[in-house]
Amino acid sequence: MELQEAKQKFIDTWGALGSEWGINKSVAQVHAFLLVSTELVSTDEVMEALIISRGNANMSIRQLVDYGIIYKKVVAGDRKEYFVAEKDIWKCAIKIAMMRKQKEIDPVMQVLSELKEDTKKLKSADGKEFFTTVNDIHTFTEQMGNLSDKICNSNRGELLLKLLKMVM
Amino acid sequence: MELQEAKQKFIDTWGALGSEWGINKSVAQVHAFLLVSTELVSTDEVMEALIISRGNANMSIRQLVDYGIIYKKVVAGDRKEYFVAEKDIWKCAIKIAMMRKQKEIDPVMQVLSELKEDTKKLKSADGKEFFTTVNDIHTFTEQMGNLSDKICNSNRGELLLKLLKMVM
DNA sequence: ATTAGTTTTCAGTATTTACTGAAAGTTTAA
DNA sequence: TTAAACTTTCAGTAAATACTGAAAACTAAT
Repeated sequence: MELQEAKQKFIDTWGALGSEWGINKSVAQVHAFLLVSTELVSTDEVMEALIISRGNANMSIRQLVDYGIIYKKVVAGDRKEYFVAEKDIWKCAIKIAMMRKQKEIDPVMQVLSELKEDTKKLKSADGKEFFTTVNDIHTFTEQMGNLSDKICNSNRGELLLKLLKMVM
Repeated sequence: MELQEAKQKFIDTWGALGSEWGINKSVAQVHAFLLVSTELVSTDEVMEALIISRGNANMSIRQLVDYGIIYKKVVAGDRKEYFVAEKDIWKCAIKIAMMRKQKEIDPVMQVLSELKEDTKKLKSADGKEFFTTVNDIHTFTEQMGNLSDKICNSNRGELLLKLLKMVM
Protein backbone atom coordinates (compact mmCIF):
# COMPACT_ATOMS: atom_id res chain seq x y z
CA MET A 1 0.00 0.00 0.00
CA GLU A 2 2.91 2.29 0.74
CA LEU A 3 4.50 1.50 -2.61
CA GLN A 4 1.20 1.85 -4.41
CA GLU A 5 0.84 5.32 -2.95
CA ALA A 6 4.33 6.29 -4.04
CA LYS A 7 3.65 5.08 -7.56
CA GLN A 8 0.46 7.12 -7.70
CA LYS A 9 2.28 10.22 -6.52
CA PHE A 10 4.90 9.70 -9.19
CA ILE A 11 2.24 9.31 -11.88
CA ASP A 12 0.43 12.46 -10.78
CA THR A 13 3.62 14.49 -10.64
CA TRP A 14 4.74 13.30 -14.05
CA GLY A 15 1.34 14.11 -15.50
CA ALA A 16 1.38 17.63 -14.08
CA LEU A 17 4.90 18.27 -15.37
CA GLY A 18 3.89 17.06 -18.82
CA SER A 19 0.92 19.44 -18.89
CA GLU A 20 3.14 22.38 -18.07
CA TRP A 21 5.41 21.54 -20.99
CA GLY A 22 2.76 20.96 -23.60
CA ILE A 23 2.54 17.19 -23.29
CA ASN A 24 -0.92 15.77 -22.84
CA LYS A 25 -1.54 14.79 -19.23
CA SER A 26 -2.86 11.32 -20.04
CA VAL A 27 0.13 10.62 -22.27
CA ALA A 28 2.53 11.63 -19.51
CA GLN A 29 0.62 9.59 -16.93
CA VAL A 30 0.58 6.48 -19.09
CA HIS A 31 4.31 6.91 -19.56
CA ALA A 32 4.80 7.24 -15.82
CA PHE A 33 2.66 4.18 -15.15
CA LEU A 34 4.71 2.10 -17.56
CA LEU A 35 7.94 3.45 -16.09
CA VAL A 36 7.03 2.13 -12.67
CA SER A 37 5.52 -1.15 -13.86
CA THR A 38 7.70 -4.19 -13.50
CA GLU A 39 5.64 -6.42 -15.78
CA LEU A 40 4.32 -6.07 -19.31
CA VAL A 41 1.18 -3.96 -19.33
CA SER A 42 -1.94 -4.24 -21.48
CA THR A 43 -4.30 -1.48 -22.59
CA ASP A 44 -6.91 -2.76 -20.13
CA GLU A 45 -4.47 -2.47 -17.26
CA VAL A 46 -3.68 1.11 -18.24
CA MET A 47 -7.40 1.90 -18.37
CA GLU A 48 -7.95 0.41 -14.96
CA ALA A 49 -4.90 1.93 -13.29
CA LEU A 50 -5.47 5.47 -14.53
CA ILE A 51 -9.26 5.30 -14.82
CA ILE A 52 -9.37 6.46 -18.41
CA SER A 53 -11.37 5.33 -21.43
CA ARG A 54 -10.23 2.76 -23.96
CA GLY A 55 -9.97 5.43 -26.64
CA ASN A 56 -7.78 7.64 -24.50
CA ALA A 57 -5.60 4.74 -23.37
CA ASN A 58 -5.15 3.53 -26.92
CA MET A 59 -4.24 6.94 -28.32
CA SER A 60 -1.84 7.72 -25.48
CA ILE A 61 -0.07 4.40 -25.83
CA ARG A 62 0.13 4.83 -29.58
CA GLN A 63 1.73 8.23 -29.20
CA LEU A 64 4.33 6.93 -26.78
CA VAL A 65 5.13 4.07 -29.16
CA ASP A 66 5.51 6.62 -31.97
CA TYR A 67 7.89 8.65 -29.81
CA GLY A 68 9.86 5.44 -29.34
CA ILE A 69 9.83 5.59 -25.55
CA ILE A 70 7.61 2.58 -24.99
CA TYR A 71 7.73 -0.71 -26.85
CA LYS A 72 5.08 -3.13 -28.02
CA LYS A 73 5.65 -6.69 -26.88
CA VAL A 74 4.11 -9.88 -28.22
CA VAL A 75 3.29 -12.65 -25.78
CA ALA A 76 3.09 -16.16 -27.28
CA GLY A 77 -0.43 -17.56 -27.22
CA ASP A 78 -2.01 -14.23 -26.32
CA ARG A 79 -3.73 -11.98 -28.80
CA LYS A 80 -3.53 -8.88 -26.61
CA GLU A 81 -0.82 -6.30 -27.15
CA TYR A 82 1.49 -5.60 -24.24
CA PHE A 83 3.76 -2.64 -23.65
CA VAL A 84 6.90 -1.87 -21.73
CA ALA A 85 8.68 1.43 -21.14
CA GLU A 86 12.21 2.26 -22.16
CA LYS A 87 13.83 2.39 -18.76
CA ASP A 88 17.00 4.17 -19.81
CA ILE A 89 16.17 7.76 -18.95
CA TRP A 90 18.89 9.08 -21.26
CA LYS A 91 17.43 7.31 -24.26
CA CYS A 92 14.00 8.64 -23.32
CA ALA A 93 15.20 12.20 -23.02
CA ILE A 94 17.06 12.05 -26.32
CA LYS A 95 14.09 10.66 -28.19
CA ILE A 96 11.71 13.24 -26.74
CA ALA A 97 14.17 16.04 -27.48
CA MET A 98 14.71 14.94 -31.06
CA MET A 99 11.03 14.47 -31.66
CA ARG A 100 10.08 17.90 -30.35
CA LYS A 101 12.92 19.56 -32.21
CA GLN A 102 11.82 18.04 -35.46
CA LYS A 103 8.12 18.59 -34.94
CA GLU A 104 8.15 22.05 -33.34
CA ILE A 105 11.51 23.77 -33.69
CA ASP A 106 12.42 22.89 -37.27
CA PRO A 107 9.27 24.45 -38.77
CA VAL A 108 9.96 27.64 -36.81
CA MET A 109 13.53 27.66 -38.15
CA GLN A 110 12.08 27.37 -41.62
CA VAL A 111 9.87 30.41 -41.06
CA LEU A 112 12.77 32.39 -39.60
CA SER A 113 14.87 31.59 -42.67
CA GLU A 114 12.08 32.77 -44.94
CA LEU A 115 11.67 35.97 -42.94
CA LYS A 116 15.37 36.64 -43.19
CA GLU A 117 15.28 36.09 -46.93
CA ASP A 118 12.23 38.33 -47.31
CA THR A 119 13.68 41.23 -45.32
CA LYS A 120 17.43 41.07 -45.90
CA LYS A 121 17.42 43.83 -48.48
CA LEU A 122 15.17 46.27 -46.65
CA LYS A 123 16.80 49.68 -46.28
CA SER A 124 14.68 51.33 -43.59
CA ALA A 125 16.02 51.44 -40.03
CA ASP A 126 12.94 49.51 -38.98
CA GLY A 127 13.54 46.86 -41.62
CA LYS A 128 17.20 46.47 -40.74
CA GLU A 129 16.39 46.09 -37.08
CA PHE A 130 13.79 43.45 -37.83
CA PHE A 131 16.27 41.50 -39.89
CA THR A 132 18.80 41.67 -37.06
CA THR A 133 16.30 40.46 -34.49
CA VAL A 134 15.19 37.53 -36.62
CA ASN A 135 18.76 36.72 -37.50
CA ASP A 136 19.81 36.69 -33.84
CA ILE A 137 17.03 34.30 -32.92
CA HIS A 138 17.74 32.10 -35.91
CA THR A 139 21.43 31.88 -35.11
CA PHE A 140 20.83 31.25 -31.44
CA THR A 141 18.32 28.49 -32.09
CA GLU A 142 20.60 26.90 -34.64
CA GLN A 143 23.47 26.84 -32.13
CA MET A 144 21.25 25.30 -29.49
CA GLY A 145 20.06 22.73 -31.97
CA ASN A 146 23.62 21.86 -32.89
CA LEU A 147 24.55 21.51 -29.26
CA SER A 148 21.63 19.19 -28.53
CA ASP A 149 22.40 17.13 -31.63
CA LYS A 150 25.94 16.66 -30.46
CA ILE A 151 24.86 15.67 -26.99
CA CYS A 152 22.28 13.26 -28.34
CA ASN A 153 24.66 11.63 -30.78
CA SER A 154 27.45 11.09 -28.30
CA ASN A 155 27.60 8.35 -25.75
CA ARG A 156 25.35 9.00 -22.78
CA GLY A 157 26.56 10.17 -19.45
CA GLU A 158 30.28 10.38 -19.96
CA LEU A 159 29.93 13.34 -22.26
CA LEU A 160 27.67 15.24 -19.93
CA LEU A 161 30.09 14.73 -17.10
CA LYS A 162 32.99 15.88 -19.24
CA LEU A 163 31.07 19.00 -20.13
CA LEU A 164 30.21 19.66 -16.53
CA LYS A 165 33.79 19.33 -15.37
CA MET A 166 34.99 21.55 -18.15
CA VAL A 167 32.50 24.26 -17.35
CA MET A 168 32.87 24.22 -13.57
CA MET B 1 3.49 46.79 -45.92
CA GLU B 2 6.00 44.09 -46.67
CA LEU B 3 7.70 44.63 -43.33
CA GLN B 4 4.39 44.78 -41.53
CA GLU B 5 3.51 41.42 -43.01
CA ALA B 6 6.82 39.93 -41.93
CA LYS B 7 6.32 41.21 -38.40
CA GLN B 8 2.87 39.68 -38.27
CA LYS B 9 4.19 36.35 -39.46
CA PHE B 10 6.87 36.46 -36.80
CA ILE B 11 4.30 37.25 -34.12
CA ASP B 12 2.04 34.39 -35.21
CA THR B 13 4.89 31.90 -35.37
CA TRP B 14 6.17 32.90 -31.96
CA GLY B 15 2.68 32.60 -30.50
CA ALA B 16 2.21 29.12 -31.93
CA LEU B 17 5.58 27.97 -30.64
CA GLY B 18 4.76 29.32 -27.19
CA SER B 19 1.49 27.38 -27.11
CA GLU B 20 3.25 24.14 -27.96
CA TRP B 21 5.64 24.66 -25.05
CA GLY B 22 3.10 25.61 -22.42
CA ILE B 23 3.45 29.37 -22.71
CA ASN B 24 0.22 31.29 -23.15
CA LYS B 25 -0.24 32.34 -26.76
CA SER B 26 -1.02 35.97 -25.94
CA VAL B 27 2.03 36.22 -23.72
CA ALA B 28 4.25 34.89 -26.48
CA GLN B 29 2.67 37.19 -29.05
CA VAL B 30 3.09 40.26 -26.88
CA HIS B 31 6.71 39.28 -26.41
CA ALA B 32 7.16 38.88 -30.16
CA PHE B 33 5.49 42.23 -30.82
CA LEU B 34 7.82 43.98 -28.41
CA LEU B 35 10.82 42.17 -29.87
CA VAL B 36 10.12 43.62 -33.30
CA SER B 37 9.12 47.08 -32.08
CA THR B 38 11.74 49.78 -32.42
CA GLU B 39 10.03 52.29 -30.15
CA LEU B 40 8.66 52.13 -26.63
CA VAL B 41 5.23 50.48 -26.61
CA SER B 42 2.18 51.22 -24.46
CA THR B 43 -0.57 48.84 -23.36
CA ASP B 44 -2.95 50.49 -25.81
CA GLU B 45 -0.58 49.86 -28.68
CA VAL B 46 -0.33 46.21 -27.71
CA MET B 47 -4.11 45.97 -27.57
CA GLU B 48 -4.46 47.54 -30.99
CA ALA B 49 -1.66 45.59 -32.65
CA LEU B 50 -2.75 42.17 -31.43
CA ILE B 51 -6.48 42.89 -31.14
CA ILE B 52 -6.75 41.74 -27.55
CA SER B 53 -8.55 43.15 -24.52
CA ARG B 54 -7.04 45.51 -21.98
CA GLY B 55 -7.19 42.81 -19.33
CA ASN B 56 -5.34 40.31 -21.48
CA ALA B 57 -2.76 42.87 -22.58
CA ASN B 58 -2.15 43.99 -19.03
CA MET B 59 -1.76 40.46 -17.65
CA SER B 60 0.51 39.35 -20.49
CA ILE B 61 2.77 42.38 -20.13
CA ARG B 62 2.87 41.91 -16.38
CA GLN B 63 3.97 38.31 -16.79
CA LEU B 64 6.75 39.24 -19.20
CA VAL B 65 7.97 41.92 -16.81
CA ASP B 66 7.96 39.34 -14.01
CA TYR B 67 10.01 37.00 -16.19
CA GLY B 68 12.45 39.88 -16.64
CA ILE B 69 12.39 39.74 -20.44
CA ILE B 70 10.64 43.05 -20.99
CA TYR B 71 11.24 46.28 -19.11
CA LYS B 72 8.98 49.08 -17.92
CA LYS B 73 10.07 52.53 -19.05
CA VAL B 74 8.99 55.89 -17.68
CA VAL B 75 8.56 58.77 -20.11
CA ALA B 76 8.90 62.27 -18.60
CA GLY B 77 5.62 64.17 -18.64
CA ASP B 78 3.57 61.10 -19.57
CA ARG B 79 1.52 59.14 -17.10
CA LYS B 80 1.28 56.04 -19.30
CA GLU B 81 3.60 53.11 -18.78
CA TYR B 82 5.78 52.06 -21.69
CA PHE B 83 7.59 48.80 -22.30
CA VAL B 84 10.57 47.59 -24.24
CA ALA B 85 11.87 44.05 -24.83
CA GLU B 86 15.23 42.69 -23.83
CA LYS B 87 16.80 42.34 -27.26
CA ASP B 88 19.68 40.10 -26.22
CA ILE B 89 18.32 36.68 -27.07
CA TRP B 90 20.82 34.95 -24.79
CA LYS B 91 19.67 36.92 -21.78
CA CYS B 92 16.08 36.12 -22.70
CA ALA B 93 16.72 32.41 -23.01
CA ILE B 94 18.59 32.29 -19.72
CA LYS B 95 15.86 34.10 -17.83
CA ILE B 96 13.13 31.90 -19.27
CA ALA B 97 15.14 28.76 -18.55
CA MET B 98 15.87 29.78 -14.97
CA MET B 99 12.30 30.81 -14.35
CA ARG B 100 10.84 27.55 -15.68
CA LYS B 101 13.40 25.48 -13.83
CA GLN B 102 12.55 27.15 -10.57
CA LYS B 103 8.81 27.16 -11.09
CA GLU B 104 8.32 23.73 -12.67
CA ILE B 105 11.37 21.54 -12.34
CA ASP B 106 12.42 22.28 -8.76
CA PRO B 107 9.07 21.21 -7.27
CA VAL B 108 9.29 17.94 -9.20
CA MET B 109 12.80 17.40 -7.87
CA GLN B 110 11.42 17.92 -4.40
CA VAL B 111 8.77 15.22 -4.95
CA LEU B 112 11.35 12.84 -6.40
CA SER B 113 13.55 13.34 -3.33
CA GLU B 114 10.62 12.59 -1.06
CA LEU B 115 9.73 9.48 -3.04
CA LYS B 116 13.30 8.26 -2.79
CA GLU B 117 13.27 8.85 0.93
CA ASP B 118 9.92 7.07 1.34
CA THR B 119 10.92 4.00 -0.65
CA LYS B 120 14.64 3.59 -0.07
CA LYS B 121 14.20 0.88 2.52
CA LEU B 122 11.62 -1.21 0.71
CA LYS B 123 12.70 -4.82 0.34
CA SER B 124 10.36 -6.15 -2.34
CA ALA B 125 11.67 -6.48 -5.90
CA ASP B 126 8.94 -4.09 -6.95
CA GLY B 127 9.92 -1.56 -4.32
CA LYS B 128 13.59 -1.74 -5.21
CA GLU B 129 12.86 -1.26 -8.87
CA PHE B 130 10.68 1.75 -8.14
CA PHE B 131 13.44 3.30 -6.09
CA THR B 132 15.91 2.74 -8.92
CA THR B 133 13.61 4.32 -11.50
CA VAL B 134 12.96 7.38 -9.37
CA ASN B 135 16.63 7.65 -8.50
CA ASP B 136 17.65 7.53 -12.17
CA ILE B 137 15.25 10.29 -13.09
CA HIS B 138 16.28 12.37 -10.11
CA THR B 139 19.96 12.04 -10.93
CA PHE B 140 19.47 12.75 -14.60
CA THR B 141 17.39 15.84 -13.96
CA GLU B 142 19.89 17.07 -11.43
CA GLN B 143 22.72 16.71 -13.93
CA MET B 144 20.74 18.55 -16.58
CA GLY B 145 19.96 21.27 -14.09
CA ASN B 146 23.61 21.60 -13.20
CA LEU B 147 24.57 21.81 -16.84
CA SER B 148 22.04 24.53 -17.55
CA ASP B 149 23.11 26.47 -14.45
CA LYS B 150 26.69 26.40 -15.64
CA ILE B 151 25.75 27.53 -19.11
CA CYS B 152 23.57 30.31 -17.75
CA ASN B 153 26.20 31.57 -15.34
CA SER B 154 29.02 31.66 -17.84
CA ASN B 155 29.57 34.35 -20.42
CA ARG B 156 27.23 34.04 -23.39
CA GLY B 157 28.35 32.67 -26.68
CA GLU B 158 31.97 31.83 -26.04
CA LEU B 159 31.08 28.98 -23.79
CA LEU B 160 28.59 27.47 -26.16
CA LEU B 161 31.14 27.59 -28.95
CA LYS B 162 33.76 25.99 -26.74
CA LEU B 163 31.32 23.21 -25.94
CA LEU B 164 30.46 22.72 -29.57
CA LYS B 165 34.08 22.51 -30.63
CA MET B 166 34.84 20.09 -27.87
CA VAL B 167 32.00 17.81 -28.80
CA MET B 168 32.45 17.86 -32.55
C1' DA C 1 -10.84 66.81 -1.85
C1' DT C 2 -11.92 66.12 -6.49
C1' DT C 3 -11.35 64.21 -10.75
C1' DA C 4 -9.36 62.62 -14.99
C1' DG C 5 -6.02 59.38 -16.54
C1' DT C 6 -4.35 55.01 -15.99
C1' DT C 7 -3.76 50.20 -14.24
C1' DT C 8 -5.57 46.06 -12.10
C1' DT C 9 -8.85 42.63 -11.02
C1' DC C 10 -12.09 39.08 -11.80
C1' DA C 11 -16.86 37.13 -12.73
C1' DG C 12 -18.79 35.66 -16.74
C1' DT C 13 -18.08 33.88 -21.32
C1' DA C 14 -15.75 31.99 -25.25
C1' DT C 15 -12.38 29.00 -27.11
C1' DT C 16 -9.47 25.31 -27.13
C1' DT C 17 -8.19 20.98 -25.77
C1' DA C 18 -8.97 16.48 -24.05
C1' DC C 19 -11.92 12.41 -23.13
C1' DT C 20 -15.53 9.08 -23.68
C1' DG C 21 -17.80 5.21 -25.48
C1' DA C 22 -19.88 2.94 -28.94
C1' DA C 23 -19.43 1.62 -33.72
C1' DA C 24 -16.37 0.31 -37.32
C1' DG C 25 -12.29 -2.01 -38.48
C1' DT C 26 -8.86 -5.63 -38.08
C1' DT C 27 -6.85 -10.03 -37.07
C1' DT C 28 -6.69 -14.76 -35.86
C1' DA C 29 -8.36 -19.23 -35.33
C1' DA C 30 -11.62 -22.84 -36.14
C1' DT D 1 -16.44 -17.49 -43.84
C1' DT D 2 -17.82 -16.96 -39.52
C1' DA D 3 -17.13 -15.26 -35.29
C1' DA D 4 -14.67 -14.06 -31.26
C1' DA D 5 -10.90 -11.18 -29.53
C1' DC D 6 -8.96 -7.25 -29.85
C1' DT D 7 -7.71 -2.35 -31.74
C1' DT D 8 -8.80 2.00 -33.82
C1' DT D 9 -11.56 5.85 -34.93
C1' DC D 10 -14.32 9.79 -34.19
C1' DA D 11 -18.73 12.40 -33.27
C1' DG D 12 -20.41 14.19 -29.25
C1' DT D 13 -19.44 15.92 -24.70
C1' DA D 14 -16.78 17.37 -20.79
C1' DA D 15 -13.07 19.84 -18.82
C1' DA D 16 -9.50 23.05 -18.84
C1' DT D 17 -7.78 27.22 -20.35
C1' DA D 18 -7.81 31.76 -22.02
C1' DC D 19 -10.14 36.22 -22.90
C1' DT D 20 -13.24 40.04 -22.29
C1' DG D 21 -14.95 44.18 -20.45
C1' DA D 22 -16.64 46.77 -17.00
C1' DA D 23 -15.99 48.01 -12.23
C1' DA D 24 -12.72 48.90 -8.63
C1' DA D 25 -8.41 50.60 -7.33
C1' DC D 26 -4.80 53.48 -7.78
C1' DT D 27 -2.16 57.95 -8.94
C1' DA D 28 -1.06 62.46 -9.93
C1' DA D 29 -2.35 66.99 -10.90
C1' DT D 30 -5.45 70.82 -9.81
